[in-house]
Amino acid sequence: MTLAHRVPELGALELLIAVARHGSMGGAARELGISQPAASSRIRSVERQLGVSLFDRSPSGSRPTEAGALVTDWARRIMEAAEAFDAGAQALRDRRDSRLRVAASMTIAEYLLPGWLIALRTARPDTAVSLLAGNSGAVAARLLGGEADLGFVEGLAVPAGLDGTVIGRDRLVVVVAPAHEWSARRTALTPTELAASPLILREEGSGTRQVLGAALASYGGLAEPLLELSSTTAVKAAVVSGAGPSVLSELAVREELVARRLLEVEVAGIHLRRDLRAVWPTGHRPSGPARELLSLTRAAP
Amino acid sequence: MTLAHRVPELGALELLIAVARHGSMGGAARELGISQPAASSRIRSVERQLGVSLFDRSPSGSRPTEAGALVTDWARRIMEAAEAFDAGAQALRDRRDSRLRVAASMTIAEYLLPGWLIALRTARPDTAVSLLAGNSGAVAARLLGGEADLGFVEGLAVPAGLDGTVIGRDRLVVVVAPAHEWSARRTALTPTELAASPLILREEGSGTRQVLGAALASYGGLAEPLLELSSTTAVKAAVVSGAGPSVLSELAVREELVARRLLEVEVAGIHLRRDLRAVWPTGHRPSGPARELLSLTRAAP
DNA sequence: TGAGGCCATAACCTGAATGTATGACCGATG
DNA sequence: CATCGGTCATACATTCAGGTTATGGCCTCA
Repeated sequence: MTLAHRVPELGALELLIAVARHGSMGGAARELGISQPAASSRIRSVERQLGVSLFDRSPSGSRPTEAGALVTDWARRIMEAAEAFDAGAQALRDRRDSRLRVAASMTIAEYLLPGWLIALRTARPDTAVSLLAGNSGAVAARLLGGEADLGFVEGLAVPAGLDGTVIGRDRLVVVVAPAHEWSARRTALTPTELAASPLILREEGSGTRQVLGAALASYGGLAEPLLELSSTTAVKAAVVSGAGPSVLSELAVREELVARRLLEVEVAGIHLRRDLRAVWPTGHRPSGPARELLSLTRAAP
Repeated sequence: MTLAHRVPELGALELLIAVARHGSMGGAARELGISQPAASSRIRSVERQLGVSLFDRSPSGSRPTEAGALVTDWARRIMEAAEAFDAGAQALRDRRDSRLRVAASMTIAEYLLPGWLIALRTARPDTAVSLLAGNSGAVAARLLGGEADLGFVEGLAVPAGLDGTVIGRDRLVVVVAPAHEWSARRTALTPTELAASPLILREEGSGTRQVLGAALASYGGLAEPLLELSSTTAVKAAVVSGAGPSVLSELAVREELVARRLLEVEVAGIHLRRDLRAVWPTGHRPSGPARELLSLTRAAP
């Protein structure tokens, strides 16, 4: 039985949340534009599926049970991810007729941009954003070719012909599964040890890999990878399953570190930071929606 | 049109990810136990829905387009949340016939436990876990009554009759929407200012609210709340929409802070930390699965 | 040149989700 | 005390997305 069969559909989760917020099934049904019996039946089917009763029904409304409150909170997390998906997808869809065209490197497009787009949507609901993802070179090319209004890159320097501003920092962290021997170390890893260790990495050309290679260049350079995988999440999955250590963006492993599914291993005497920058063609200071988006990405005071 | 209509169903996302991982639709179909045409048609319908083509088909397989790679990464985030949902739901379902019974406070049950359960499931796939959520008092009662084997509480002290160990720390942070005046402050907030400001909070009795009240007791105590909402996510939504400031667990707002949908406001001279503890009845040191789960929650070296 | 991958199309089937219609319950209100 | 307005549950017909099997075209590789 696959995961999708054990978790209710997104529509059901949305309904669940609406019922919890509304305190009534009929109210939630009206909000979502479906009939009351449809809502009632769908909630019931969720309860059947989960084997837990989620709401105490009464003629005066429906209140979440203890389990129901918990389940709706977990459901909200799924819907938040869905919201990010939607924001990103909408930007991809609007490739043609858009007013704000953003070009971003993969890590930023993957982990940060969807959140910014959600924020932008609440601030400027009518701004259509389009998104192009690629490496730093591609971002620069899009900007210089007039195909994008604002770019985001992670890297050591601003590409030629562009101006930019640092909007944040990304730290690369060495991560292992809890069962890995490194998790029991009481001393920090040395750069030499790290350089000599086969790692699970993304394919050649990924920004992470370049930064890592540069940082370890004077310690013997990067060892031959243990595994080369095509997406960050595939790398994470491999690490979690115990295949070996990896070095990944802190952005990418935040959740896993909190949940302790991955553990960070300290490295001594080496800087694995890189700046995240917003960039634009020299002279073309961002204005309008681009300026708005830029301001959303700035760090808090 | 609601969000659920713009985002593909979980089954479709799962398929999407499987195709990307497999490099072939037929292969993904076999993995998920459906027929190849079904997979093909479902992917096509996702592409129609999003208005973006996701895979380059060829007689030698299907490779993600640039947009496809991005979309599958976003999809993976949704599926991760779904996995956490599933882990939690399974624990709720197994209330009766379970071997490891966990009692946890709301914040931990909501934000941390699902991740631990995922990790536990990979380490001990056959351990059925049940979950009871409640406040610290309820957790203590369950443990002392023999209805739970291991507890997790956030709070200032270990409840009487229990032993425990600190497994982490939770910091309470003052958060506002980017448009809020506090986000432009160049100086830290004073505790007196914070105490005098009406906040958006969860209902009376929440652990967060107690800790906050205690920390501000000597500064005039907590002002009357601006809004009282029933779930952390409802509070977050209200803050994001600009209703006012709130004080929330760092765990709860991590994502929003990264995405800059919420901004943290520094507070001077006040400790808004609380320990997260695993607890058990005095004398009953955790053993077996409880010990395993406990070890998963311990901090990295 | 044949075998074995791959994907697409066609025709059909099933089941989940929805809508309409209806009834039972509770609480506030006159 | 009867009524009205809100709640949720049940019954039944309908629709449609997603599933199946069967088949064909295309490419690669031995």
